[in-house]
Amino acid sequence: MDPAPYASKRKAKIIVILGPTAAGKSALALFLAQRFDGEIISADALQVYRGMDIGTSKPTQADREAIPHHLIDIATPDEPITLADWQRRAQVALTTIMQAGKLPILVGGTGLYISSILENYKLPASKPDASLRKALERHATTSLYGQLCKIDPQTATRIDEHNRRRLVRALEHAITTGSSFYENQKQRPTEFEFCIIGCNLPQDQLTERINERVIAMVLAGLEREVKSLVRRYSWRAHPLTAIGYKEWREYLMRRRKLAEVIVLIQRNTRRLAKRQMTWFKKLNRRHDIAWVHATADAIPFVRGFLKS
RNA sequence: GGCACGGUGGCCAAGUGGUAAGGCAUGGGUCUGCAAAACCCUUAUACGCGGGUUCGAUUCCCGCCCGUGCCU
Repeated sequence: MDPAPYASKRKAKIIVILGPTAAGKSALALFLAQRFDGEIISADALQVYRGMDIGTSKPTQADREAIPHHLIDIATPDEPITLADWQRRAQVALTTIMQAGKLPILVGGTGLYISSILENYKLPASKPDASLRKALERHATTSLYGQLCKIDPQTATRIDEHNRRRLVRALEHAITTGSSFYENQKQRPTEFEFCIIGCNLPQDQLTERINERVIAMVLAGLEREVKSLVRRYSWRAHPLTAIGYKEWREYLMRRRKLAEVIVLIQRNTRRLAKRQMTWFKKLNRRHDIAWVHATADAIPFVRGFLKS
């Protein structure tokens, strides 16, 4: 077999670009892809959905024609993509790209998704069970926690006991498999070598970019996009709870003004950026992340990584 | 100019004669099949200024300044 240039000898090499929203990840990825003959995999929980373009700052058609982008537009908003789906497809995309002799560049702001590749999560075997979840969700939070203490005490000691969603998932696993949820969370040694680039800006600059970007989205027709998604899928479609979408709900019922929508999206986006950074800081405790402000700063890291 | 109401931490806003709730914003954190989701924790030389009454005033009284509304 003819080894692809980046897949030869040792572990296969992957570039990872992470960072808060609006910091400039996509542009950096595009630049590096062009420079180092790469292809891009989007690690973004919402860019996977068709029709959610403006609100997710999806790469433009032109960019996508210039450089192949994977895991964008792979589903409609009424067929949710889960972590497991995404991880599976990302792994396929990675090998496809490497077999083509290209450099995979994983880019995104969804920390969980990135971690699932970086740390090679082996997800617990239990699949989501809609009817079980529905039944569990009828219980009070304390009761859910009580149940978990009984059937899976090990997980109960570590879980956030107020977080119903996590409680339901843990119970779902314990009930359907009879084994401990926590015990089934596995990380395996990864078969890849990563060059992790953190893309961020000083906080005041990031805030400014977020604010500007939200206004640009509105000018680009975000309201129209939201309306057409709602018409097609209704507000029940879970992806529409995303920032940039959910804020329009009250507006469309005439209970919120446009100016309020904008301020809300800006604020929620700011918070998102903070939470994203929390995740990345945690990741940074276990991995080296080269933090850069400017595109050019990333080049030496990548070059050194590819040579080593 | 007159009358009325108001001036409490970055913003909004309770409240009491014995130094002050809460919300928002901010900051930190959690996270293995909904993750742009769902959660947890959290800072603070805050009572417009000056005087008076009082053991003690943010709270009562007087004056001033500022804001808002109404009137002339």
